[in-house]
Amino acid sequence: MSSKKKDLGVTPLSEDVSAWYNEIVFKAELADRGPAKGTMVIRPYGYTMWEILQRELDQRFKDTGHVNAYFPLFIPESYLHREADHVEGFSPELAVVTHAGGKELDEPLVVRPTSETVIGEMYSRWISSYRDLPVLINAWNNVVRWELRPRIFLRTTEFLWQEGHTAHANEADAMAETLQMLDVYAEFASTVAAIPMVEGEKTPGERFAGAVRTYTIEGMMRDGKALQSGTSHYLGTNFAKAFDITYTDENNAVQPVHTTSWGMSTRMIGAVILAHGDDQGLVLPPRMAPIQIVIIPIGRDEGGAAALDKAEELANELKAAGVRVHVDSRDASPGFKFNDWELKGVPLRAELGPRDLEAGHVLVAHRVGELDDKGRPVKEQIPFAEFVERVPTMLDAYHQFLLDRADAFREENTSVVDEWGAFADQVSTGFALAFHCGRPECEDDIKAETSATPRCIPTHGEDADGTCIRCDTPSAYGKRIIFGRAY
RNA sequence: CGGGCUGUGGCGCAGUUUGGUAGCGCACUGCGUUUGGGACGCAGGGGUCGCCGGUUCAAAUCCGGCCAGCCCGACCA
Repeated sequence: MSSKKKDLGVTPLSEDVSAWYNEIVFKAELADRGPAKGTMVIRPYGYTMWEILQRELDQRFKDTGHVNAYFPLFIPESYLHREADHVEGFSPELAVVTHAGGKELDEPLVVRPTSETVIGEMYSRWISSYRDLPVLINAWNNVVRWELRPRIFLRTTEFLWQEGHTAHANEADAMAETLQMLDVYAEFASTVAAIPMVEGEKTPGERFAGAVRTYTIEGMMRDGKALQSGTSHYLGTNFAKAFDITYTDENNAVQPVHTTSWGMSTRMIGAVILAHGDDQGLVLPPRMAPIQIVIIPIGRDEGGAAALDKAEELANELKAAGVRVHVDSRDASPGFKFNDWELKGVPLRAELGPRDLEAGHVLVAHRVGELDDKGRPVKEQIPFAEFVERVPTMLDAYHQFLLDRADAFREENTSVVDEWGAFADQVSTGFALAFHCGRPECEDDIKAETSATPRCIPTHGEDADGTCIRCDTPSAYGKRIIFGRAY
């Protein structure tokens, strides 16, 4: 049994998170490795999650007044050099095209690692008056950053994302935009992905190359590590000055615009995998699940055929009610299918066999929930007449359950610490709330000793004063900041 | 890019020490029996042993180089 289970299953998450993550990505058919180093193929099951994320986020962008556009993949190399910090930050990971059309190019083209520079160039052409502001544009695209240590979804050489780029008349408007979009990300993560996020500002050492202030949402994964899941930057007038993006104000004075940029990527899929998964495989939050409920008809011959008919009838009604449902009519045993869909993280499973047909109900089990004395999910009998109406309610309740569970997990693994020894222990399993002096060298020292980094200065943290957890000099932030190991 | 480990049918592995005509489990194909927690029987198909070169009568096995993957660091959405 155990050896059989081992052959068929995956390395338990509780045993080895890295091995579990790699196996689950392949076995659940989310993605595969591409032939070139660091590239990934997103398979239909994984891509459907991306499509759902896109739809949900895009709606939120539109609701907050943004419009979509597309900017080019290739950027003249010189553009990157116009903003000093920006090049410095990105040049180590640029892919550069030097030859094309059978000859060497006059000027190399970089494959965009992000689009601040091309967009800056275009905004300088489009903006001339305060009447043109704000400009609120988002782009869905792919970017390339030459990563030394790729991991599917978490860090790939090419990844999909959206990058919002806005231009405003003054700092206050741009800052309001920056913080608004951070809230959009946090709300999305909680409402759709069932992941509670800590919102906060990055310390100077962790700031985006070229930004004045960088904000982040940080989620806690099942192993207590942090994952930066979305970022929003106030770029000040740095790019306005580098690309001459200016406007004439009401008093006929020429002013630089204040810009922002904000992004969420396919890494968010990795966050969903790592925030909810368990030893049996994926656990998908219902609002991101490609399949929200799978119906498994049981039995063969007449009984089986009748079960299949009824399953399809119920599935059609669920579809009409807006539920993503799948009927598994494969020629495989029920037990195999149960395990298969559990591996794939489908939130609800309905079983429907001759006995249920007779009794007029289906048996519904939750992917994560109460277990019976055999350690199997409790199955609830739901009469046919109530089924279609109850599924959406059950999905909502299950969403809430996963969110609460993730929230409780984060609470349990977050502690206030004021002593160095306790700090080192705490960051090995979760988040530490501690005072810090704010010096980048001290951050480096902490990282060298514990592999933990400052994740953020939490927006909702309480005001407090103290001395640095590492070097005892006064705290720089007026509150405790969050440290943790990160993906 | 540094340090460690690993490359053998789709997946997981044995075989490498001591060179001698490539094997197991799962998956796959066909037929039959099965179907309420990873079914069974019979019959099949599939591998230039990561790549290149060397030693040898003979290389998965020994030697050199390269490539890829994983883990730990540095970089990062």
